[in-house]
Amino acid sequence: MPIIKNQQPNTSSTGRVRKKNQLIILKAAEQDFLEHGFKGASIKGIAERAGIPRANVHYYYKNKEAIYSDILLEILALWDSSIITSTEEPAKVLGDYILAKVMYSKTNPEASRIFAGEFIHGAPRLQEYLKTSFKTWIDEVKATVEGWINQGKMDPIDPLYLLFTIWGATQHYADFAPQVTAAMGKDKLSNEDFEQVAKTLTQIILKGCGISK
Amino acid sequence: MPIIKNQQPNTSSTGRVRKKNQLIILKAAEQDFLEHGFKGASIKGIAERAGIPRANVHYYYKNKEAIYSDILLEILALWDSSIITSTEEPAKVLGDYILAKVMYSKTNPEASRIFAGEFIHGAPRLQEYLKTSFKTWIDEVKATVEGWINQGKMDPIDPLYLLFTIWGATQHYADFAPQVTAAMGKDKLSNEDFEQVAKTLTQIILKGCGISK
DNA sequence: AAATAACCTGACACCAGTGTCAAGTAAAAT
DNA sequence: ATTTTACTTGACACTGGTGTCAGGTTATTT
Repeated sequence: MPIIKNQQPNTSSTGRVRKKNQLIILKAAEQDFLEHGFKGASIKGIAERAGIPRANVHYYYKNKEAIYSDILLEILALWDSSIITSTEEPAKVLGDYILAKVMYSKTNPEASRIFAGEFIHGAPRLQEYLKTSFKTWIDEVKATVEGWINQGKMDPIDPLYLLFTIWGATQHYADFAPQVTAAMGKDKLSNEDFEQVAKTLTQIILKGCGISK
Repeated sequence: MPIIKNQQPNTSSTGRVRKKNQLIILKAAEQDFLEHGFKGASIKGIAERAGIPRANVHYYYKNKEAIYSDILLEILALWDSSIITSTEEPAKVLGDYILAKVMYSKTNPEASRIFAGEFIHGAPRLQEYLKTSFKTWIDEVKATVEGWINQGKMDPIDPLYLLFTIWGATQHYADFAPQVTAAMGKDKLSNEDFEQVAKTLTQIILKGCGISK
């Protein structure tokens, strides 16, 4: 008798093989999404990259959307984690934040690019996130920076514009990597390059906002 | 007798209809590329958006790649056009450049996003450009900024990092528009918003580089 | 008003990717 | 050791997109 009841089974119990294979698939998928974009990527391509038959991918993931959701969730968790709210002095808080963002571009360029791709195409899958946890986080930061301004610790600059400047300037090194390397005449930025970026950027932004060290 | 010799005809002579239709196709294609990315876009989709039969699109363009090339060329021409080399004072030159870039994000968000998408996916079609006209442009700017530094008109900051900061910070408003609007709690940035962005950014960067007005 | 070149389009053959299923094998539980 | 559950995979039917072509219509030229 053929067994029928065996589709998408337990998530919680044993699942050792499951975990291992999902990781292989996700890593392959990340590359494929990066190279071809969401619509351009194919389960066929992902399966080939992962070195397993396509039907096996379908065993773990219903479709491309499901794989992508898993990847996006992981990225969001990472992205949110650098925290800016704090009781420290602005110079320290912003310096740390800029460094963290630059290092994120260095360490997780794939994540940064997938995230950017999502926005470029209108962020259809991030609407919920933008309305909830993102908005909350933004409001906290806004309050913190406004506090600094009221205490005379920095020039009166719209906190949002400050944030966008930091994001744009730091993510640029991941998202526009081919342009950056072409301009610098290198194949790849070194550790020292990234440290120098963080240092320079911190200098420009702190001084530009009238924050003394 | 059927006429055989009628494929992809004269580019230079009459071609009134040709010009009109190509424009319709390019505009439709731009939207489709924006929404779905290069690989995700389809000639079928472009034709439907343009309101003409698919075979008619094929009459003007051999394939998707050909359409995309046309669009990219136009974008590159536009992108290069803002000039930074000049004999004016740094405050004026950089201020103008930042304003131009912010306004480009406002006026041509589609172009900015397509351009960004290209880099995110590794810029396979821009290698030639990056090695030639882009590199030349970069070298000129580098020389100009280094001149300013040597004359003591600004702090010693790597010209490339300065450029990347400006690019990242300005393009962010086009490329990450959904994130920006979500943070600001608006549907769309107004004219005044963009002017304010340019003003704030100019302030941060000039002051941050130690440039006096 | 012919003739010629430009433009239009339905139809055809083709290819890449999808999702499901049945029949299997490997692993875990009993 | 057997049973149950988890995992694997080739095959199938299907969908959506591609590029070409023949025979048509509309513009332009002469």
